[in-house]
Amino acid sequence: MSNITIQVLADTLKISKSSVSKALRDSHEISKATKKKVLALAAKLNYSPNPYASSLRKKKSKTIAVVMPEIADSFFSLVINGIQSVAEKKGYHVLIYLSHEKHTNEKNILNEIHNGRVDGLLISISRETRNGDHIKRLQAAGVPIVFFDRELESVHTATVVTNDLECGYIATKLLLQKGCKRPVFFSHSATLPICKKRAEGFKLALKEAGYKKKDIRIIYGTDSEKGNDLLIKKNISARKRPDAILASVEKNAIQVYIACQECNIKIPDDLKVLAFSNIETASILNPPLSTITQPAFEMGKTAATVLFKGIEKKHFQLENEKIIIPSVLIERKSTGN
Amino acid sequence: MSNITIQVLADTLKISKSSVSKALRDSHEISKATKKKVLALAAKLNYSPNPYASSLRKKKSKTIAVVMPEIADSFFSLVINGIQSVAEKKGYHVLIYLSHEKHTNEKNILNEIHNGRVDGLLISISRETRNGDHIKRLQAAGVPIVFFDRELESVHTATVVTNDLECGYIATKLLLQKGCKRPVFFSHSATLPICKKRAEGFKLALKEAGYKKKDIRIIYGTDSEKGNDLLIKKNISARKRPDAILASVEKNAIQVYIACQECNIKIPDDLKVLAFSNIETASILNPPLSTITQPAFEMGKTAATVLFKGIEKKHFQLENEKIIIPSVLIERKSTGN
DNA sequence: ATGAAAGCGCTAACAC
DNA sequence: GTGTTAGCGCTTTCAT
Repeated sequence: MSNITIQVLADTLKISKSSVSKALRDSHEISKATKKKVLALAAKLNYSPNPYASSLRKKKSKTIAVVMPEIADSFFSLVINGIQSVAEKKGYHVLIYLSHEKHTNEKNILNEIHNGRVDGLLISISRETRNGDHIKRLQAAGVPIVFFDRELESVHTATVVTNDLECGYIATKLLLQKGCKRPVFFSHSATLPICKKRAEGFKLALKEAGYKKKDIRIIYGTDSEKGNDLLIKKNISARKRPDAILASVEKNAIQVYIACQECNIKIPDDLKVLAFSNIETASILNPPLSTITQPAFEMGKTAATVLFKGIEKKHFQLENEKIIIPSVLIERKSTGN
Repeated sequence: MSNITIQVLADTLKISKSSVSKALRDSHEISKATKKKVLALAAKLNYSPNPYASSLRKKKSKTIAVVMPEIADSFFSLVINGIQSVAEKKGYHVLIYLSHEKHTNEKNILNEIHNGRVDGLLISISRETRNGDHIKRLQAAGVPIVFFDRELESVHTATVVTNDLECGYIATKLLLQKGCKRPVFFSHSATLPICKKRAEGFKLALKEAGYKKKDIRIIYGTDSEKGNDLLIKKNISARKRPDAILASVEKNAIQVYIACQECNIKIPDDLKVLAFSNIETASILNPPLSTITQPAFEMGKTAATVLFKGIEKKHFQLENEKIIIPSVLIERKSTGN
């Protein structure tokens, strides 16, 4: 750590600390000459202000936190790109935390940042999270919060999501139109709003098509990969097996493909597959995967932009910001011709 | 931000600030009774110490920075998982910065963190970076640094890499063994050590097989996606087109697949493809992609572990740590049967 | 076992 | 236009 401080600059220039401080921030109450001297010396000595001293004094950290379930996932890594693109412009630093889909992890993380460490929080909740007390506590401490993708409806603040219900609906319509009779929805979680909404769209389309409640099938994924693999295999090779799967998250789609490969089930002939996914390789999979592609980068960018409004403008009402950015359905071979 | 401080605790308990501070850190010079009182009140008021006040005083930020070229890439996102897994255990926070493969970005980022913001740095350099002055400056300021994957040989510090040369060699041997006559190496960069080493392995295998220098072909990728696509298409459809491509990074492999699809070139019959990649969908691509899979998670974990040794032990010699974790070649259909 | 006091590096209010 | 001073919240001697 550089040990050259404002005091050092002041001493060598034989002026006061505060003049140096003001000069560095280009205050209008400092003469051109002094500013020049100060800036020159600062550059020469490679001076850089101690951010924590400044944070302590100004009660501003110039840092935001991003809390998400995981990072090895196209959607989330693209979101980070979006977030970084605006944080960088604002001169903010980005702390990243992963909940690994665990509610307790998420709680512990939030407990670590409600003490001034960050000026704001972007969060996509874990699949387990149903209770929002940990988030409300942070909010009560005055930290602006924006949900992206996975919100918690009981916490009133800004959200940036996509049109999940509608996409569940049009996705299912596509499957029906392709001649599927027994589609299932593979849900990542029974409680996550995104999954519930996608499921609602799924149900709606089937109801409209005359399906009875008992014939509308939803499978809920487990939290172990192994468990999921087994669950999928069991389902796709059952006697009354589905002829289409709508996967609620990217990872599930990959699992389905692998399971089909192992069980020797042909996509799309035996099983049509459609997935909510941002996976880069969708078009070169075997067969190319039809996807509902979320505007991941855009969502990250928008969420960050809204957050900064909340950070900068004291009386900006975050809870009124409910932004929906639509996804797009891209038809490829996995849903047939 | 919570406005309850040590002073508040002290006042309500009618004891001194310093006793509270000591009690909170379980100092042996505080009585059991006092500790209990303090802890109870702290819990009740949901007290959490201001990290920046503490950082300022202790000159320790409990934060590390990770600087990498990009994040929407399986390798890098898995590395982050590895890093986070150890940072979390150590109670450290992780700031993430992306250079987007630009040397100037990287320089600007490092300039932002040489002032005590972080206790250590994990970095994988941008494809453009050749000069390490920005890194040396940080090092001179006393910040422990560990390179992962992409090192800069002119900077003497710990590195965690994989066996790139060897992998380039065995990858090429495989292609030759599969009957390829005109393999090319598609390099992400002419200067990155990882690419240079992979290229060396490639050259070595070809030399051993009797190839003359002029018949050893290496293509250097451009920094625009469009440019790369064009370059690939031009190459794979040229008159003297290659019969195998060894792609130096994941992104290039995907580009090759897409180009082949568009140019109607059949993998592996017309062109065999082998890639340095951690892509999750390798086995379900069309055709399944043979890969040299890097130990990404392990590399992140190891790099972080080494970094913490450097942070914790004052006289730990980082520059002596040169760790090589081997990759594995996984043969799939893209290299033939 | 507890407390008083100094100070980490910076900013901001208030002199001059 | 420049300087003095207090203090952000915490830790750490050093007294008591």
